[in-house]
Amino acid sequence: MKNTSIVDVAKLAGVSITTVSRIINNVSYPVSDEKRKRVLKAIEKLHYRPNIAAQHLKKRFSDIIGLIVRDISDPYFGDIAKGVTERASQLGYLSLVCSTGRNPENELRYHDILWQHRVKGIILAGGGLDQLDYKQKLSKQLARHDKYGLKIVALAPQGMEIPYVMIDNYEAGKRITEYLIQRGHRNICFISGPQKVYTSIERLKGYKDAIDRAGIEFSMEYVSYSDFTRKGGYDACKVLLSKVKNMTAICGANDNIVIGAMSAVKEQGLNIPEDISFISIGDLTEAMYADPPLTTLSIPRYEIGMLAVDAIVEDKDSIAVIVDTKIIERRSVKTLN
Amino acid sequence: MKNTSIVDVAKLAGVSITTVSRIINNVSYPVSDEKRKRVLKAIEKLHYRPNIAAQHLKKRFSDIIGLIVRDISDPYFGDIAKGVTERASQLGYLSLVCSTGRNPENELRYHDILWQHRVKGIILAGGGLDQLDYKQKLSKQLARHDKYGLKIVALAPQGMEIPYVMIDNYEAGKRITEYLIQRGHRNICFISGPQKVYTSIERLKGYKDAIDRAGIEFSMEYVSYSDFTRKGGYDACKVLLSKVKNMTAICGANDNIVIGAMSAVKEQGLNIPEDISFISIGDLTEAMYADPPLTTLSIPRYEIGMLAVDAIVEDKDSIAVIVDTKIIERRSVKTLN
DNA sequence: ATGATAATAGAAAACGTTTTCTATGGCTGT
DNA sequence: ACAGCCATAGAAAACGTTTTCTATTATCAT
Repeated sequence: MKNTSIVDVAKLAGVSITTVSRIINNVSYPVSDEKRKRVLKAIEKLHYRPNIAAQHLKKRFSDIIGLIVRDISDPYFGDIAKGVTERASQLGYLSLVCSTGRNPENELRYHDILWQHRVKGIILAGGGLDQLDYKQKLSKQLARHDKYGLKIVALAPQGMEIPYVMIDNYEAGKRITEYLIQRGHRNICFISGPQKVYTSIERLKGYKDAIDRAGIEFSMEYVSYSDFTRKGGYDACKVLLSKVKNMTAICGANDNIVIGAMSAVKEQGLNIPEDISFISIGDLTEAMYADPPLTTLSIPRYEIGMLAVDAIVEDKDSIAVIVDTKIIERRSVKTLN
Repeated sequence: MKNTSIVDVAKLAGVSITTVSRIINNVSYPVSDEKRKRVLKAIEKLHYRPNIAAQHLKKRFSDIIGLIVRDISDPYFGDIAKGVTERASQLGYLSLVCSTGRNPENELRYHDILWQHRVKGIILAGGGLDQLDYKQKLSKQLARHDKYGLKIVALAPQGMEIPYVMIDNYEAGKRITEYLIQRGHRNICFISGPQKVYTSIERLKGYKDAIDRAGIEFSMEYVSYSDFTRKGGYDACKVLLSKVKNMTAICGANDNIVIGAMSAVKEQGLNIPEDISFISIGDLTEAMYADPPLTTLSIPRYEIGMLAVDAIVEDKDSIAVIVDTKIIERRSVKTLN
């Protein structure tokens, strides 16, 4: 069955489509009360709703904001997506969520598709930005679309010169380390994310500086790399456990790492936090239900999602938003003497 | 800057826009190799991508599938969303995710907006279907849009006569109860969801039938209602604990209920599963990390998402898909003697 | 009265595609 | 040599809107 269009409404109300259009867009143009009433009644009766494709075509922009994430089933991105969809909705936008499944090619592809949809803007959290060849391709695509007014906001810009909304990763690494130092720890290890990923690098740098400032001797022996997963954390912790004898605490670059690392520690019959304290960055729901519940630096994901939308909708030319974090104290850190 | 359109391509290649259109849609229409090559080169050079709004307008349908969920940050829906977006993508569709924030009015609103976008279909998991007045309104909207070919698939149809993809809730309730019975339990309590919600009712019915069949006397004393949340499970369990003295196991209608209930039990100094066994329905990630890890009937959420997309894309007139579940054995159930 | 302005309304062009319809030249079979 | 067909191509209409431009009254100040 054919959809009802503005023509049907105009016919039923006995006016021109121009008048109908003016009424539904309630543009500042005088329309007699009588016609307005007739049109409104006709719309009601026909259950007319404007065809958005046609509106977009004419208006030259769409009310959609694209969000590209690594994995929408990951609660980390779920929270971000929630912030994005809710804020978008508040501002009269809709969000198109794309999940790359951790394949950067997909991020490129989705970016292209969203561009075809002429979306208002794209929020990038596909995590492909740390793949070098991909980064180049994306840069090109970005530059090209920029000319046509496509807005981009990255949630982990990996050092690229694009608008972003994120936490200060350096500060994050520094703060969790300082937290431990303040509680009497001196032999503090750090399990990082991948070596070449910007986020990891910054967090590790923060750790190192905190150690240095406290007058503790820094050693690469105390650092182990992982891939931000539980398994990675587990393995990295094993390495640490075998190399470092006197450690009293471990910083993990994210919650997953620490959850994995804790199971490695427990396997050895050690107690947390009595024998080894843990702190991480992220504050996923899992952190709360871990055993013991994790003390962690919370990243306001919901807020980041909202701010990213704001960044896209507001018409500023350059955006760099750093959001605040705070340490959530639970039971994985022991205060020494 | 103005977007490059099919006209620019046609001009550069020195052909008509008709020819360009035929090539990009590679429709079965003979085009000389030479022109095809020229056009392809022009497209490449201009980085031309068709304007999808225009395509939709002309083709009368969009390549978007709408998904309305209660809360996208809830991992339960995150998994569904993942299935939806990935399957949609495989089939050349894009998914528009809307999160109602548990407000049924929003479901109605999103439904309307998606309709305005003339999406291919809508997957309903907004959870508003159990609100009576809302259900009526939605029915009307559904009936209206149905005439225009909008496909709907519900993930919890609440007894409505619409296409659906879901588990057999009755069987689910029955199976978890039988699991307990097989392991020697006789005094089994059940913490249900809300009284008037279809899903709850079915699961409870399954429990009752399993009890009856085993020749165990059924009593409403053994049943307590909650609202599917942790807090609800906690409260309901308190009630049970005070009323029922000899219970050895509790079935929960979902994971959250059981996680809440377990904390109530632990508070009384009882051990799980030594003193009381627990089983639930859902198998969220949290179930795995609960203390102890939960034995639970897993709902294949990812698969449900995929099947829902299939249901929308395939052109059947009536759809009723029941997906399989299986019990994931962990450590919350004790086998008696 | 008269020209100017304001209020109201519709016709028509435009947005960027797809598709139907028409046109042309060459080939085929008789 | 001619009707019919095939391969190739473009013109133009259509999709459902918004917006610009033009037209008609009514009102107002002079």
